[in-house]
Amino acid sequence: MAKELTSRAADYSQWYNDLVIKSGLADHSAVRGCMVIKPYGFALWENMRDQLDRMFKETGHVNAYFPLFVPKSLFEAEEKNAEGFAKECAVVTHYRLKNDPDNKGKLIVDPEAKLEEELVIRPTSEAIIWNTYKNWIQSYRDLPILVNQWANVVRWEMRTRLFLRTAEFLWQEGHTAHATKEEAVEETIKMLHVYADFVEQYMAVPVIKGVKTANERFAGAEDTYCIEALMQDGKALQAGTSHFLGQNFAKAFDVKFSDKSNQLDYVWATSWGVSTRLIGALIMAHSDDEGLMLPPRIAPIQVVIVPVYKGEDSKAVIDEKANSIISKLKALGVRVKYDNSDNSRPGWKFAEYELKGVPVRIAMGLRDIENNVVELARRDTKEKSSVSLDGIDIYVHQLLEIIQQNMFNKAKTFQQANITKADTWDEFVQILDEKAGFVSAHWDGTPETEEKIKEQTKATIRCIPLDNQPEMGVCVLTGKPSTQRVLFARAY
RNA sequence: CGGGAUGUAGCGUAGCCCGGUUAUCGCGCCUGGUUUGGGACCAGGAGGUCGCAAGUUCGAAUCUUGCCAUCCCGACCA
Repeated sequence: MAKELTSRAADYSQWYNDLVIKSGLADHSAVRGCMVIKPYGFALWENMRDQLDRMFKETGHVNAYFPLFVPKSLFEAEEKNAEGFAKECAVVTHYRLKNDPDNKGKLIVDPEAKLEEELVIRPTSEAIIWNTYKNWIQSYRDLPILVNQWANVVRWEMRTRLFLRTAEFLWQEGHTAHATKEEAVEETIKMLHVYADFVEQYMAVPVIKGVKTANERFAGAEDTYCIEALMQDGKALQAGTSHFLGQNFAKAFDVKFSDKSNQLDYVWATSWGVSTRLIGALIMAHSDDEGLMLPPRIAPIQVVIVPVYKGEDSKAVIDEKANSIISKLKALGVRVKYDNSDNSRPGWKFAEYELKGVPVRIAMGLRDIENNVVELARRDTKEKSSVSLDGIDIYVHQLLEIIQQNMFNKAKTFQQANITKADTWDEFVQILDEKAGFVSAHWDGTPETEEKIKEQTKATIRCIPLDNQPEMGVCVLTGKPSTQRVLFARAY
């Protein structure tokens, strides 16, 4: 049929590309590397965003908005951060176009309108925000500052994929300022846990919490914490990061405060973010060859009702019964859609809502109504059953939670089954090539070894898990002593 | 950014090598009818800057050059 997907086995990468477009989440645009997030995809993002926003507010944060443009002189103030992003910055150099005198109807950049100082389009907002915080902070009484912003950022990527890596993407970035190092570290870890809770409980994607090695650390950070998720093809995906920035930005932007004993000190900072990339993680963690599989808590449509009728008379009967179910479901807060359009037949609708990942489908015809039942299909297990109309609202409401749990459990089982220990180089390489997933191995702690392993296997250290147990061993590459295992994987 | 491939109606495509009436077919779309429990059927119909721009030619979807976008590989990717 027209909407058939490439199967995962045939070409995982193509399956993903097909799925994003055919399920109606997003499209390519006329701009290289930039996507159009379509209404269905945006509804999904809104559900994710709204829940995260609630969680940020529960932990004491407030929202604000800072400019898209960052003057180059501000951008370069924190050197490591600037250097890290320099290669992928879009830069505004002019502020005006004019008619092309040699080519009627065309426009050219007006050379008269060159900016005195170029404006960098934010790849992240530390610079503009810390330049602002300088004006907000004088005393310990002004701290902490716990601000988040929802924004778009631009990183000029050479190779892009819908949701996973686009030149422009949507995200949130939290930027906090604290009086003490301890408080800033605590904030960094707290937000990592918020991310992990969100991704596991709402997206039903299990993650591993950890800290990045120096090689993988955010430019300008003292420590970068992350949550790492595992995709069905065995590749890892960084789903969120939280950075302890030390006093690096405070020093770069000269942000000092007076403490209780009137001593001046630099402010301690954190930043943390998740982006529309999470949607890529969601797709690759759960979906199958029939389409998306969305966890109920964030699915734009949780239940779809499809009537099966013969003629207008029966349709009227089914409509009436369906509407009574819908009002009961809505009263329980269930997002339900009734698709009684006459444009397509039931079978077509079944396939379409499977493609779109709707967790529960209810089909009802005259035969069902006579028997006081509906046909109910679960997207996660593909099970169909006949369910009594009595208490159907309660049943569905509970089923949505069961599906949510089942999706998480299934993904968790997969994740656990794909963390493999390797104690020799041969084992290490073999696991990466034949099984993939995370490989838990000893590493001598040097960036050089990490780099060599990356060159030889394309695997990087995803993180040093926070719940790591100390264990003596020897580095899988160099044989040098090591005190703990770290997680390697090939990654998105 | 380097190497390779692709671009023809909303989608998938034939035609291109070897230039020549009105650009092929399927799905989808519109109208009417019959249908409706896993991607319906019949009849009629609409829909095209052949990715964009130059060039060669009497004539370009077809040949040449440049550009744009997408896919794959590589480099890069806090």
